Amino acid sequence: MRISKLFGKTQREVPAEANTISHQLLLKTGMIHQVAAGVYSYLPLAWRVLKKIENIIRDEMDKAGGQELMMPALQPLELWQETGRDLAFGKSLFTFSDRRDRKLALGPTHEEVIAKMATSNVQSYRDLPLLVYHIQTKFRDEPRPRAGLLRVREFTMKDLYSLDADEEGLDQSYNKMLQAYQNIYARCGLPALLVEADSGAIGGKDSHEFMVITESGEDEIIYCPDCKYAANTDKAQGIKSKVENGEPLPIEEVETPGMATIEQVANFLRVPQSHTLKAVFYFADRKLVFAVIRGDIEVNEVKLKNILRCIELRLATEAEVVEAGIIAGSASPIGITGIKIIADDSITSGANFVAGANKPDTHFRNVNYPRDFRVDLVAKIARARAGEGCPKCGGKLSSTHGIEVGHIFKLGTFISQKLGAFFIDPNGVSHPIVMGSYGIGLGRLLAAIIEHSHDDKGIIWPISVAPYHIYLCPLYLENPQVTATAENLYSELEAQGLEVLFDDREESPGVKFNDADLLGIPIRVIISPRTLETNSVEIKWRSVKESELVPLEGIAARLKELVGAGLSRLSNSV
RNA sequence: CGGGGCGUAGCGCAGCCUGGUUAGCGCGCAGCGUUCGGGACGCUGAGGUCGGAGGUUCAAAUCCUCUCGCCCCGACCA
Repeated sequence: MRISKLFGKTQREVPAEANTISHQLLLKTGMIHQVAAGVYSYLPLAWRVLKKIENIIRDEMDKAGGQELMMPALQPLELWQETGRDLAFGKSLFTFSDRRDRKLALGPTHEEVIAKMATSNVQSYRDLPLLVYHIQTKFRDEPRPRAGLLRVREFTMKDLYSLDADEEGLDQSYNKMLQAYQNIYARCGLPALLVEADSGAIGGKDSHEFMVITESGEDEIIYCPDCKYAANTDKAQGIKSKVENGEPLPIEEVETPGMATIEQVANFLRVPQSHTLKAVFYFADRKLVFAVIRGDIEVNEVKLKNILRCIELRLATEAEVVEAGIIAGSASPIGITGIKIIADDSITSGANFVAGANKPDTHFRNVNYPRDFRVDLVAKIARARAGEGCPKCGGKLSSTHGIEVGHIFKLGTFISQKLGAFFIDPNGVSHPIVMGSYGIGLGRLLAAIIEHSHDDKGIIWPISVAPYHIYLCPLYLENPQVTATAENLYSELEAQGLEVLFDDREESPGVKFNDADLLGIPIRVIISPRTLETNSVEIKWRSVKESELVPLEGIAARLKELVGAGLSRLSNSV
């Protein structure tokens, strides 16, 4: 490809509001163009990268025994109502009506469609197991799209569904996919960390995410440096320290004028926040719920939502709390009735806590569970934090941020039961198909590669996904020998099947070097009067500082060798 | 949904508070010339419904109302 003809120009400046690296570089290279909030066009360079990622994914899916098919983006809303997931997705589901006033949805995922299809294509245990997948556009009306391609409303996703007869089969399918995913990231030159994840209210026993560790990641990961434990903070279970506060003492009322927050109360009474209990009020599917947790720990709403098995969970407003007859600032479970009370197990981690007295400006000292109050349920609803104990080895947990580049779920039979996807076992007994679901967002993967592989000059593409292998860069095109050599080499390389981006522009060396670095093509080949003096060209890898002069004689074969070696290095790393 | 901000040439921005010639600047773009191994320079030139609608005024990019879009933080997000 000649740069002079390439659709998509590099920019010198990018909008100030683009503040993640991948977003900036994608704009600066001219690879993407925003059409609406969270909706982008991919220009030719980006599209080539996306296609390469797609082919790597397809290859690994096929190797794992996957069958590719294609399901529509357009789906009847009815299908979603049958599983009830229209409510679970809520406003993230794009819906509209057709000319006959039938409700339609743009598919955010395809479990329903595949399960429905299974009803007519899977009837016997002999039909199982199955791994079927497609690479299709997904639509999700995200509350807040952001960071370029990292969170968008329309994106391409590879989603594979496993259909099995039983849990053992599901485990096998899951492990196959887990391995295939690791191969994909390795081939994309991306170190992806496997972390335990929350599978949501829909259930299923296991779920893992693949995370690329980077500052700009939206997800917080809790991990143990001593063992392999790593989990999304929505899932992570840290072991909380015990609070040493003596033997239970008699409960005692104290005045705490004007003290409403935990911080204020703790300071006023001169106790650490870990010696207090706090009350947090939520609305779970329009019902008030009272959460109790140790004062120094936060409630994790995902965990609470899962415990409550509710669809919508939000903090109650102060007005709603007051209206329910609760004394905000001095609320506690002591003596409260008529409200569902969920407690974090941290309330059992010590003794003699300070808690609200349900009386204005008053708290209790020496509150002890279960002596002084009852709750409906004690559960683990705390947000895990760095510094807590590792649940696997007891070591000290750390935290970091990451980009979710893949998510795999053991779904179980929830969807197949709702949609009537059953099969007959060898004994003639009917069972719901056991499902798993495995997704990778291609655009996000592309952005994650940039987040992980760049420097202050631009992108550094791993050769397996680079839009082109070679940046052919002649300097001083007005020199006929340079032009002739470059044109000949360009034809020869293309004839060899190498992917060449030919910088045929009459620009100064500085401009060309900067664009070459910005675009991040793995191998840069310079032809100039200087190199031609010794009948050679200069070869430089984007990822290394030094360049070398290589004789012009046999250069095409030499480059082909280099590209081949680079490619096989990545594919052998799986 | 709450908070903050922005919309002026292909891109990045100034002008707005305090209304007043022909709406500026840089980059990019076109032509000519001189340069050029890490984003050169000179000259000439093209390019604008100032997001949209309504209003105030002799006069609106500028003030007012409404509206649309976009960004950032948070909430939220299988």
